[in-house]
Amino acid sequence: MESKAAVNMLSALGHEGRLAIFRLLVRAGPAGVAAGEIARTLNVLPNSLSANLNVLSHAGLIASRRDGRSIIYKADYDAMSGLLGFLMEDCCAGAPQICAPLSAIVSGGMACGTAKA
Amino acid sequence: MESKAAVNMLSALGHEGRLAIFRLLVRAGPAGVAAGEIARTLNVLPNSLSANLNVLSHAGLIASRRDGRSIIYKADYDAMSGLLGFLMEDCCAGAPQICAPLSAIVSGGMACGTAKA
DNA sequence: TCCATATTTCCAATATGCTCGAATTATTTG
DNA sequence: CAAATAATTCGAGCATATTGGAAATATGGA
Repeated sequence: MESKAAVNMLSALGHEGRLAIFRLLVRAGPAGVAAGEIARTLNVLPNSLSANLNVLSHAGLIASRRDGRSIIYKADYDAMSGLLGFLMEDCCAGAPQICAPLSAIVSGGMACGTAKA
Repeated sequence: MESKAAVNMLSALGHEGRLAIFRLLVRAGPAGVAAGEIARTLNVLPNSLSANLNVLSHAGLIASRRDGRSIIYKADYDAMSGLLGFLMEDCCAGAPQICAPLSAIVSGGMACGTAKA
């Protein structure tokens, strides 16, 4: 991942509303969630939601498809994985003590879903 | 980690200059780097650097100490680890396929430092 | 075709963030 | 104390982001 792409993703996620949207989509899984349902769940105006979905989409963090009248959004897992990997590159190179706790979270015998940083 | 703290960190890192600063500090390790040396290395004005160091500091991503005339900045590894863990919480809960590749990067027999996302 | 639903686009007001020069504070050295 | 170095703070100008109302587009159904 290039630094510029990482900056775009980080700045897209550095916004309370957008982070909430993205987390919702990640939790929802590959099936995704319709824009209207996101708006109802998070209690935001549809036009604000649309603008924020656009930012996340341009950053490459989410993708969309039309289904009837609705537009379904879903998280782009490769992008998310790429971003996390990019952030870990540095710490692994300079400071393995960052990676160590993550090893424990992500694979050190802990079940996925019990991770509490 | 609270969502608000994560937003602050993400928005702090969502800026090309600040991401470069942070990456430099993480690579530098626990010893840290003096502000002046950061400015020379990254070729930025000292007052802009100071403003950006302040943002990173307020986000909790870096810490500073005075050493003579210089002020030494270093990455806060716990904060970084906490942020990465926070981002992984969701993916583990909703989409284990994000965590899987990270497992490989961070601990799946790969040496730290060879991670390329 | 007409209407309701779903979402986006447009627009203007407001707010926030960024950059850079100049002045200020803190520290060491002569 | 005066001068030099290191870094921060201040302030103005400019750019970008955010918000919310209103209008426009797209789809499905009567």
